[in-house]
Amino acid sequence: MAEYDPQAIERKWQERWGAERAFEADADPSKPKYYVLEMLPYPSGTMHMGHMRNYTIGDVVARYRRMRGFHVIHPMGWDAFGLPAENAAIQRGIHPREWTNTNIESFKRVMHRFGFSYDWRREISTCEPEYYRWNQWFFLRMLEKGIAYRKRSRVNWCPKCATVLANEQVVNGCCWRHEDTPVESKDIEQWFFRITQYADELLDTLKQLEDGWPERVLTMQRNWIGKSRGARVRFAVEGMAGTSIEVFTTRVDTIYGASAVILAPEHPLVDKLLGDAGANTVHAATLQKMRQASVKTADIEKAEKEGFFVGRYAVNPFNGEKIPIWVGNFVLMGYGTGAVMCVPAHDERDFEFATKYKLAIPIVVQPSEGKQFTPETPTAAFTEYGKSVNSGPYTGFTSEKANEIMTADAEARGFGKGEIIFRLKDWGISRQRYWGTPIPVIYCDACGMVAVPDKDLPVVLPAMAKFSGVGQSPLASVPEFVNVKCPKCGGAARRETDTMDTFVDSSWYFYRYADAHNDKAPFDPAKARYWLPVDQYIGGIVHAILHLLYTRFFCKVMRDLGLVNHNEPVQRLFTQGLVLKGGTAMSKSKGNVVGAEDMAVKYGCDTGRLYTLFAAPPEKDLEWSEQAIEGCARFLQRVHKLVSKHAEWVNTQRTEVAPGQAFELASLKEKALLRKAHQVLRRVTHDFETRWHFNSAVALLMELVNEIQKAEPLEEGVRPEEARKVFELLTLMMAPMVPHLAEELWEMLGHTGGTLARAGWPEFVAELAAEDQVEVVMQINGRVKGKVSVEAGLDREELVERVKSDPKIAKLLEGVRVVKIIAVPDKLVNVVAG
RNA sequence: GCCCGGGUGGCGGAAUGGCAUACGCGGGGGACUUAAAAUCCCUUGCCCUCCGGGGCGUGCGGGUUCGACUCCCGCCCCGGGCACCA
Repeated sequence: MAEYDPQAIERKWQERWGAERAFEADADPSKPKYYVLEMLPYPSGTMHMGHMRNYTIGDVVARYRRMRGFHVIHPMGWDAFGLPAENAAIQRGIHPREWTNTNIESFKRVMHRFGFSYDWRREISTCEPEYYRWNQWFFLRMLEKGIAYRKRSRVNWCPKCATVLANEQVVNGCCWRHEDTPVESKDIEQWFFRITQYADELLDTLKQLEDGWPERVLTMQRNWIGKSRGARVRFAVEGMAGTSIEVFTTRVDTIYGASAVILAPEHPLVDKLLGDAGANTVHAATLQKMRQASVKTADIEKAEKEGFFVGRYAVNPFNGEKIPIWVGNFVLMGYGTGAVMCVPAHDERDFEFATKYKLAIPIVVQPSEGKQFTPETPTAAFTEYGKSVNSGPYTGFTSEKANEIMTADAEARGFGKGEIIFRLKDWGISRQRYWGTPIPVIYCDACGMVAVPDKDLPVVLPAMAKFSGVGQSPLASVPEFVNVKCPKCGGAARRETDTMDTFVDSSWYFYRYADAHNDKAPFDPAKARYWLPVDQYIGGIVHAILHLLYTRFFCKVMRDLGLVNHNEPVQRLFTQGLVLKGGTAMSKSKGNVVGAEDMAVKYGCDTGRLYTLFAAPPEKDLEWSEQAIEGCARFLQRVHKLVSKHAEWVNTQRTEVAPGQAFELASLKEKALLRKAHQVLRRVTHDFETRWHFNSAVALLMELVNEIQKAEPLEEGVRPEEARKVFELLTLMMAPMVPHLAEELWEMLGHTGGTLARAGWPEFVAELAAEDQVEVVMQINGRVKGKVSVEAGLDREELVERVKSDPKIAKLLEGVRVVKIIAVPDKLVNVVAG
């Protein structure tokens, strides 16, 4: 009897799976497909148990689906472009490609070691020209459709680095590499994807995902898109003919309560309104400060509201009233029109501002019922809907009605109109970085901006020797790259030197998996039609907005290009919890990582897989515990021992039984074991199928093993062929979670020469699972007083009789006045006493 | 401030209207051993007990129900996300 040697077993089966191409599947319309996808990793440093948990969950699902007869696609690849590679180059002098490829090799080695059932033929790496040329291809298609465009835009700028910083690179308002250097804001030309063109649809089709995506992810996306229905209203500026200010409001019904118009500090009219004389210098410093402050939203978090009167008045178009024009730091240029009407009585921010600067607080809405809002010493704004008051001809209408009529009137009278605006902004994709996809555009002095023709793709990233991290786009310093002939006129021209945001890479990669080596197109639409959309996507909640929104946007663009025929790329999304150690998420920077490979060396990967599945349900965070792992290792040893001990007996002995006699002969012990096995099967199947509570599935398997061990010695009272059935059920149920050990047990049980990878999931047999005796609980007034064992399936009356006639129960019922009896067959009898 | 999660033994967690604490970890006791490790067995919510048993118990307070960890209302605490979005 061999000892459990996880290293040897795991190597053996990984080799076997490879030799049998066990996890490869090709499009075959005659078979039902299932696409299981884990978010592709950014290969940085070493793979830790946080990554591992994600892939384990995916692997269990993939293996389970295969056993259920699906044609499963389960691919893996690398999000290989990105900043860390470039930083490694700057700090350590290693080329980003070399650093990235080393990490990929390391990740891949560990993934193999964990036995994840990927179809490696489909592997992609986003930093390879074979992949990123299709980013460029998509860019060109979007350029043709006007979805890709260029405009000036504000960015974070470090004057010392002379480069653009991502929001994450701004620390306390300063550059992450120059902590004493405040970040400036700067307007530069940037490339954008017009995602706002799809804003309404991106919001709308979230409905189709309601059954498959976590509610909170849908909510986050809805909030991010931020659709807002309101009105745009024009206020004339008094004394400046032809100048007016447009405000956006969702509460045009409160316009009679406006006591000011407030502009964002960056609003283009501010300087004009201030004029070039005294006023400008008085407020110049304040204005400058406000404009600086608004670069990074986190910095203005709790900033106090500040503002100043610009010295001019606006005219309320509804009642002709003159109200002062102010500049306020809380008004955002990037939202709506960059100007608001200030209605202090009915908006909290306006209330705060008006209180500070002693502006009037006219009340124009009263609650429809209940206590009226009083003007003396108001302490808060009334922001709910109610009834209009003091609103001229609109007085008396409900807020809803007033909104409707006033919007229509504004439009009829020519100073406003109903409008829907979105919080979502266009996606800025330009990065002044080296390690990314070159943007395939050429600038010619004669022809202007010229798209690189398809035949010239890919625009290959040049090999670079030096990375200083200082200066503009690194590519600008490579003359061989920059200097190019204009594709139109053949004259001297320059290439675009910005690269694309890496979120572009990950927006469509799982379509490429369907046809990873196509060199004519990003993928063959026919193959995509078979495999996509993704049936089950698994990843971290961190990607709830950006990645998942961008990928939904790409799907719609691809649909409009005729490449795909569905509206949503991902049917079901599962967001797994973090792996914590010492209460915080494992991460290299925190220094609390448990390396996945170390884990596999110490305990074997099956133990590692089992632990991450058993320690918590997959959506919850999981605290790393070395002691609990030992428990999982012990369990697997116990199972190995149990099966190997009986393997010979089970394989060689046969009891001669005439057909049809089997059930008669079955001993109580046999029946009990098979019953337990099928009860476990029913619940494990349920856990796999609907709830994904792998932790309770593991617990059930442990129960089954405990039950078998209690029945030892099996040879007494159990026939070998019946024991085999129990062992086989156990093995098959373990297979998705601890596949290597399961294969080994399967082989011990006499199934030589194949693999479990395509074995069928066992069939549940209700008759075998059925109990013939059940414990029924006896309650008096809902309190448990005793238990009675009765035959299963008794109806209510029989059950009550049986329970009543139990001597112990009968005694308890003496002298009790019975009001009512509740009986639940096979469960309980509750006597309600008076 | 708003929006999600969540609160159950010493710990991770199970139970979605019907025996609260399955399964695992840890603890206690025992067997084996010269001894230890490993393994195996018993035990393990709290309180009272005349050792028969009895009472209390799922963050707190109320409600619905024959019966509530589970459903409803109101609070408290913890974690996460968003945060001047007009």
